[in-house]
Parts: sequence; structure tokens; C-alpha cells
Amino acid sequence: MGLYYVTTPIYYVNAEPHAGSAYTTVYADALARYHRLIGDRTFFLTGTDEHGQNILKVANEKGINPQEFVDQMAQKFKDAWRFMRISNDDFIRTTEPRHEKVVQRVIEIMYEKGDIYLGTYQGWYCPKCETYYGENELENGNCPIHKTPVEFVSEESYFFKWSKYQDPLLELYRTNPDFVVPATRLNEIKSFVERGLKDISVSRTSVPWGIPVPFDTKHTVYVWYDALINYISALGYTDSGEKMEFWPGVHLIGKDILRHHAALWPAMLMSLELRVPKRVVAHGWWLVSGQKMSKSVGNIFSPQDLVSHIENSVGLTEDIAVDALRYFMLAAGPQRDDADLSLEALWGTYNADLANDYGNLLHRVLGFMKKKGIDTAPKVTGQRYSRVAAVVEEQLQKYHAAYEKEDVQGALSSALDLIKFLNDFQDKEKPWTLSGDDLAEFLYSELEAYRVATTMLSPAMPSAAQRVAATLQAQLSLTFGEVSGFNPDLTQPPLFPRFKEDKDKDKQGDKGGANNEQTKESASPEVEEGKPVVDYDTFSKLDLRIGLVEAAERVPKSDKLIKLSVDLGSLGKRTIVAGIGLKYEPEDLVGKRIVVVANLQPRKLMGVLSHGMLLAATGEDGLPNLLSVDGQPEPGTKIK
RNA sequence: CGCGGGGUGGAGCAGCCAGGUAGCUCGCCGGGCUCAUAACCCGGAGGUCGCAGGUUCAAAUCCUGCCCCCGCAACCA
Repeated sequence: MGLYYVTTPIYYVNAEPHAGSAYTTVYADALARYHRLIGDRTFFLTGTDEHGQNILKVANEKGINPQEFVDQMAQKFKDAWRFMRISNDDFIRTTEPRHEKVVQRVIEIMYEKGDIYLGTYQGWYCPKCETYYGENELENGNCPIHKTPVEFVSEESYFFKWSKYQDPLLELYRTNPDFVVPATRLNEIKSFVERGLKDISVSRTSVPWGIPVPFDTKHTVYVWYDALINYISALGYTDSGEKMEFWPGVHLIGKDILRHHAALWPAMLMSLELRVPKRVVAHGWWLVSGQKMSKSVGNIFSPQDLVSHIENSVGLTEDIAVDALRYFMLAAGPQRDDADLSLEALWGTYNADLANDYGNLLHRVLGFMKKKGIDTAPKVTGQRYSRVAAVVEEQLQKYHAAYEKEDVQGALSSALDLIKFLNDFQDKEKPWTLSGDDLAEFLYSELEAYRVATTMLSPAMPSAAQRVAATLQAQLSLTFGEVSGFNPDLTQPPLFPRFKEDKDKDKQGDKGGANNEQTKESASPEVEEGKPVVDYDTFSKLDLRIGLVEAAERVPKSDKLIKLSVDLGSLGKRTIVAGIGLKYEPEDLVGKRIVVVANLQPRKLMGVLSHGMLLAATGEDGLPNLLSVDGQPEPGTKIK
């Protein structure tokens, strides 16, 4: 019996739970359930990240105080995870006193040790922009936007000596190649650290919504430093510390936050003289129509929508529909590489694995018994039994090996391989030609292996597994031959009815017609091509102008960037940097009239400050097509 | 020459490190079975294993060069 500690990231509460966070959480849930199944003492942690400037901003926009806002959002996550049948042992929130206390103690320990020191952020500050600029961004010492003098300001900040741990980190990656999986992500992080670590600012004086630095309370702790500590604050680090025996744990993360988990967090732990995480498992993204699922694109799938779609399409009860979604996510999800999230992909996996193979197999065995008037299958052992036992054993080995590596996909496919074997076995054995002990042996072996396979699937599909156990009238376990005989319930309908395309619309009325309207709407989360509707006022904030290109040159060392000097008439001449170099040559551009967004915040690209943006249509090939103008309007002409 | 990963039948992947019948899932076609959810089982069609060289009796696998794609980084305002 071992110890197993698994975590999800704590989710930032400026967005609601969606299929992406649900994936990570379901993944962690399957790992936790597996380890409980094999008898490990298991601790599964998830939670919410609730501090920082963004939270404050959103709360202000909603006109509620930040604590009230994060309370609401945290509840949404708790509700979503309950809905998904997540079995977390704890739910940590960074605004909880138990967490804040540990963060403060941690920063103190590091400060006393000398790994945290007071430094300064320095920069040129334009009071009109409320923004800092680097030396090279200034124009003759003036603000590049307002052309007015800037002030040199330095804000004090505490820094963590990340650089001190550069070599120990590299040593860690070298000696422990499974520290980050998959290996490609280890390479990424290795090369990041090899490029050199700079000490990182871990406090702000300008963000009131955060944990005060205990020895200097005008500072608050930087959100990432705060957030990472959740993994040990939830274990009561520095406190009673009883649960600290679970440390080190396995961190499940999305590939975007690899750096924080594989480079910053281990360095922090080294500073605290704690062990580094057992493993960082970085998965990919769900892609919707080839694009990352994101709020701004508007292609978010919520787990609730997907589940009600499943319920309505094949008439499942909620708990089984949740399991169908969990199975799809785990079996076909972005465990390594990005994966396609679509209804087609969902139903493809559902039909192939759950309806045709897993669900159908039970139904055909029990259907056979029912038809033949057999209601019991006592344990009889012989060659058939031994043969099935051998296959079960083989698949169990693969199953355990996969879970050892946090490979849920591999584990599920070993269970499905067993199911495929059992389907084949039934074809080959032709039970309708058997009788007496031969028939009993077949039925027992088949059902007993099915029971084990169901147990193997139970971390992914806990509710469905329980329902099968009830149908078989047997307990779940991974030991083949344990059950003395079966007396199954032969009255159950198929567990996972096959999805049929055309049934989609007609079958909606199947179960509990309540708020059918609403679920129907939300059941088909089509990708929205466009963006939200804006009113005219919003549109009119853009200052679109005709610009005449007077000069153009490539930005050195850049493939895409071309630096343009554009005449905007009354607005003067502008430098605009545009990423159109793959399609256009500088000499093609001179003399062209283009469409320019004149009031866009300047931005530095490859060291060159761009004062605006030109409009271009980017096609499937990724190449831009500049917007051109009819006639010869004067430079600076307004566009609306 | 920034670092790394990859290009295998229609789709998604394995095989490559330790050369020697190109495998799996889905899809398609045909057959079988009759216990089952148009299911299940069997068989088949379909592959220049990115391109060009090289090593070898033998290359998807090793070597060299090139092309393309994707991550990270950077520059997509």
C-alpha cells in the first residue's frame, strides 16, 4: 500500500469551468480513483486561484467586492466538479486563511534564508499612459505616445533568487528524465532554463487584492508565487503538517503553465528544502475546429452542455451521461498532443467503445441467458476459464503499468482490449452450441472477466461501473475468479444505447421533458464564427484612416516584419511595423494606400515601436492580403 | 545556422533507439453468425513509410543533404 498525491492546477476564477479545466480535473479524478482502487492512501486536491489584478478588475466591473466575486466563482467550480462526479479530497482556495498563512510563512522562510531580497523595478513612467517604458522605447526622452516628458520611477519589489537554482534544476532534469512528461515538454523546460534564469519579482505594491508580505505589508505577494504554494498549504505545511506525508505529489497541468510548475515551483521547493514534485504531467489542448478553445474565440464547450447533449441524444440518465463524457475525454482527449473536441469525435468514441463494444457485450451475454431461460452462472473452471484468466492477467499488467505512468489512455485501452477479446471469445465459443458445465464455464468466465473489465473502467466511469455491478449483482474487484457465481438481473436495458445521427432531434422527448427548450439550445454548442455584437459607440472608438506608404524596409532578423513609414495627412507621419513580410516585399508597398488603425496603443516589435496597425485579410494559407482603397483619397482621410 | 518534436493506406496513431513479413483504432467493401445496440466475428480494397542520395545481402528503421508542418522562444498591434 502506497501513498499517492495528485493535484490539478488551481483554476483562475476570472472564467467559468469549461471542457478544458474539466479535462484536467477528470484526468486527476481517474488517477485518484485508480489509486484508491488498488488500496493506496490517496489525496486528491483541486481548487481555485483567487488573487491578483485581473480578479480585482473584473469584480470592480461587476460592481461587487472581490471577496464576494471569488466566493461566487469558487462555488461554480465546486458545482461543476460535483456534477462531473469528481472525488477530490479537498478544495483549496487561495483566499482562505489556511492558505494565506502558509504563503506568508513561506516567504518569510525564504527571506530569512536570503532567497528573497528587496530590489527595484525600474522604468520610465508616463503619467498620462500610466505605463512604464523601456529606455529604447522613448522618443527623444519623451513618451512615444504623448510626446511628453516621462519620469524615471523605480518601484520596490521583492525578488526570488530563481537564478540560484538554475544548476540544481538542470541537474534535476538530467537525473530524473521522467520528472516532466511527455519528454518533449522536458526538453522545452530544459532549454528554457539553459537560456538562463533571472530572479523573479514576487511582490507588488500596486495590487491590493493579494496576500500581504508579512515583513513589509505595503507589498502583496505575486499571484503565481501565491498560487503554487497551494500544493503544500493544503497539506498543512508549517502547521500540524500531518498530511505533509503525502508530499511529493503528481501535478497535472496544461502545457501553458509548464514553466511555473517545472522550473519555478521546484526552485521554490528547493529553497524551502522540501522535495520536488514526483512528476509534472503536462497535457495538450482541446482544439475546436483546429483552434484552441478560448473565451475570445467563443468556442467554449461547457461540461454541462455536453452532458445534456448526451442525455438528450441517447436518453441516458445524468450520471451515465457524465460517465460517457468522462470516458470520451480520457480516451480521446489531449493527454499528450492536442485533441479534437467535437460532437463527431465524441460520438465516434462513444459508439465504437461504449455502445458497440463495452455496452453491447453485457447485453448480448445477458440477452443470451434470458433467451435460453438461464438465470445463474455458477463458477466452473476448465480450459475456457484458464484461457480467459490468462488474457485478463495480461491486460491487467498493461493496465497497472499504464497507471503507474499516469497514462489513463493506455489503461483504458487495455480494458477495451479485454472487452474486444470477450466479444471475440463469445463468437468463437458459440455458447448456443454448448450445454451443461461447458455452458456454465463459458458464462462464468465471460461475466467474471466483464466484471474485472468494469472495475478497470471504474476510475473513468464510476457511476456506470456501479450500475453494472448492480446488474451483475456482484462487487467490483480486479481479481479474476473471485466471485463464486452469478445471478444477474436480466431485465436491464442496454447501458450505452448506440447514437444514431438522425435520432438526434426526434429522441429529445425521451426523458424528463423539463426545460427541454433550454437544453436543446445549449445541447449543440456550435462554434460561433463571429465575434460579439458591438454597438456603434464601440466601433466609433476606432480611428481608421487612409495611409500612404512612403517608405518600407524589412526589420532586421525578422521574417515577417516590415517597418513602414506612413503618411497620415493631418496626423503626420507614423512608423508602423506590420507582420506582412512573408507575402510582400518592401518595394511593393511604397506608394500604396492602406487602411490604418490610427489610435491603437503603440507596441514594440523586435525593438521597433509600431504606432498603429494596418488592416489585412489573412486567408487559409496564413498570408495577409492588404486592404486597398478605391480611388485616391488623401492620406489621413477618415474611414467609417 | 535559436531549442525541440514530427511528416507511415481517407482520418487519428504505433513501429524507428537494439535494420529483415508495415501494425492498431475509426471509415469503406464483401462474407459469417444469430446471443446482442444496423451490433459482434472474419476477410478485402487502399500505403512511392516527405524528397534525394549513401551504408548494407537487406532500410520506415542507420548516415548525409533538402522540403514541409507543429511546439517553445521571438516579431503575428
